[in-house]
Amino acid sequence: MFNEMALAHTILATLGDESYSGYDLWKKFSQSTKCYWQASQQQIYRELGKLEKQGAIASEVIPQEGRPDKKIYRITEQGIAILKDWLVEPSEPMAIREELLVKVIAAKLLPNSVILQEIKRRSQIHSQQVSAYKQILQEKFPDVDKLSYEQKCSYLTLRCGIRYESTWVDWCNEAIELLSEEEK
Amino acid sequence: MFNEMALAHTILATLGDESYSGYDLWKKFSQSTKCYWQASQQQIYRELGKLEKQGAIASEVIPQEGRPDKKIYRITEQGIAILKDWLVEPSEPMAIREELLVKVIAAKLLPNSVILQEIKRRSQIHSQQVSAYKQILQEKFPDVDKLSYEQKCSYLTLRCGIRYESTWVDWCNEAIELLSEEEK
DNA sequence: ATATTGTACTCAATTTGTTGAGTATGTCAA
DNA sequence: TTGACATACTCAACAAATTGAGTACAATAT
Repeated sequence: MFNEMALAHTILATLGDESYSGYDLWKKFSQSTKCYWQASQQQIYRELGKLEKQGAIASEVIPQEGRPDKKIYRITEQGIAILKDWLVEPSEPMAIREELLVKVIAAKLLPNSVILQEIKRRSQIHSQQVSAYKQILQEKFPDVDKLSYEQKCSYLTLRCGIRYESTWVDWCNEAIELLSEEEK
Repeated sequence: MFNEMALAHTILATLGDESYSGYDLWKKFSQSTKCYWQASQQQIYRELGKLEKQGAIASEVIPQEGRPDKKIYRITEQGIAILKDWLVEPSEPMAIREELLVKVIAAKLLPNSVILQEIKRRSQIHSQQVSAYKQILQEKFPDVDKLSYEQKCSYLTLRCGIRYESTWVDWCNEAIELLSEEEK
């Protein structure tokens, strides 16, 4: 029944900490959740609709003046039970599908400068993401020695994001150095 | 016309080096291609069918005795043109969807040992993958100073895979250390 | 005065990815 | 000799993700 609903689990886990509207969830997904789960606005809204139908979350409409009404979602007991059931099952590593590396494999078809330029562009993107995550880390967790269990968990996901993005920057530098030797 | 056909591009890039049957492509995808693109057997066969219909690849049936016939695919001029057109366009970083980190966020719902066990299991998986990639690296590229441009590109994708998997091992160790402090 | 951005969502079409079954044969080990 | 594993594919159904459009109003910038 609840096999393969990974986005649903991510939403449930997020609502387990705090209640959010669909729009606020999307904003959170665009900032900190991003380092472990990316989802579009449309995906989030659709999943919220499904989860509410299933009874895993419940909503409350907050009328607002000047702005559209908000629908605030909270997790239900049933939702928590679904999360718990899922937690004890093993998870496989995410499937990697990285276009840049496919381009590296096909790079020989065009002048060297084409792939080099793209790798440099990507290096910048990842550098910026490292900075963004580091800033969130400092704001949310200024004192690493005084974290609650819950905070430690949240902290660790950010640490994973920083490691991931930093590794990309490092690889880009290695690639630029190795491929710059060519004149092609 | 050719927007969003990332698996197709990966297959074209692979056939750009050498011709393969669907089955051999799948085996290659399960070994070295894995570090930048994962695809199932079914996906590969379906995509090969589409690409042949489009004229991007062409096939030749090799009759075999004792075994089923093979269909060997090669890239066509049209396929190379598609690859070249795609190469000059920018690529965005892959979307991250990592279940383990979602579980870390929800970890507080269950005893600490549950998530710790899962992180340890994952650490092993990534360690093994590091070893597997390192072995391929040594076999295919024993002398890093004497690589052709094409080999350098292939080498770099493996280097990326090693970096990626190693980063996971490092993060797992950090997480285990931080979360082991709790008795919960 | 007009354009852009932000808030807060919905709907539909298409592509992509997953799951499971089915066909057919050969080798190797318990 | 039975069962597992490897070769070499096809078909169908479903779930997930992407893309693009549309609704509606407010605040802010040019």
